[in-house]
Amino acid sequence: MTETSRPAAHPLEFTASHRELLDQVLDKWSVHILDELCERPARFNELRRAIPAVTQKSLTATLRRLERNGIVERSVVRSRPVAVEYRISPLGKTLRAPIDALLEWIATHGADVDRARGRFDDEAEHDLGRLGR
Amino acid sequence: MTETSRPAAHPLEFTASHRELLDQVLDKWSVHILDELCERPARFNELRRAIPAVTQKSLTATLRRLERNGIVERSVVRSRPVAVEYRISPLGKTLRAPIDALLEWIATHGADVDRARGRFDDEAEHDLGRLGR
DNA sequence: CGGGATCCCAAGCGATACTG
DNA sequence: CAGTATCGCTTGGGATCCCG
Repeated sequence: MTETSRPAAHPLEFTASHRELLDQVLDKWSVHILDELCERPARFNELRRAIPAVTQKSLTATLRRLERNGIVERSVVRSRPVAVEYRISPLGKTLRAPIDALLEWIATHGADVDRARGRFDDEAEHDLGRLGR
Repeated sequence: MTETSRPAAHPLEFTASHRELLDQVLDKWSVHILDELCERPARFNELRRAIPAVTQKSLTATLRRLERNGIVERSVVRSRPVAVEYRISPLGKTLRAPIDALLEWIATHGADVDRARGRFDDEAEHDLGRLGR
């Protein structure tokens, strides 16, 4: 009677708010930014240079989102001209481990995925041929 | 001289193909599907019932994508009517650990994120008030 | 049962121009 | 330097109808 209907499923359920959080934290640029900020704090244009592909709009949006979620901290130094520094928060640091786990999975299994894709696409093309081109 | 320009960055670089793979494996429905298939193989309409929010189109698309990437395997039992079974592949099983790491991060730190959002939104509203409504 | 084919919309993002 | 504002495209995904 330690478990009810589910066969000891797995520990966690995956709800809509989980998905939302994942989307915000693993979106197109978050990982890049976290990469940079984990090594050192950086200013806005430093990040732009470090991640050349990001547009300023997306960089702003992603930083705001990460700041809102408590993952990065923004501090304004009122000098001339203004200096704004972004750094990773304590909460943000706890995100490294799970993200790195993901990246390591890609590093070790990415080649397997590539091979699987090759097989899949070959078979698809082959099946297409069988059906008269 | 054990390190060059980068300050021993971190082990992995995050390229476009990494991003693509992440998108395919962590997309809106993949996690749900993997959750289900990790516990037991399932048929198409079983998955639909297990994940009521998914549309048939998205379920088909996601399963195809996961199959192409070698994460799930599809087998057709030619009976009357046809029976199609999806199950997780060995490669797919290796994905559990990193994904669970992510889900556990959410489980343990999700509340922190919520509080951070509350603070951020409050400050935003407050700052808005200071600027004349 | 297990899909395929269409239509459509909102969100994400890039490109570009402007600002305190 | 560190953004904001607009425009427009591309995509993911929902809704719906149809099929072997």
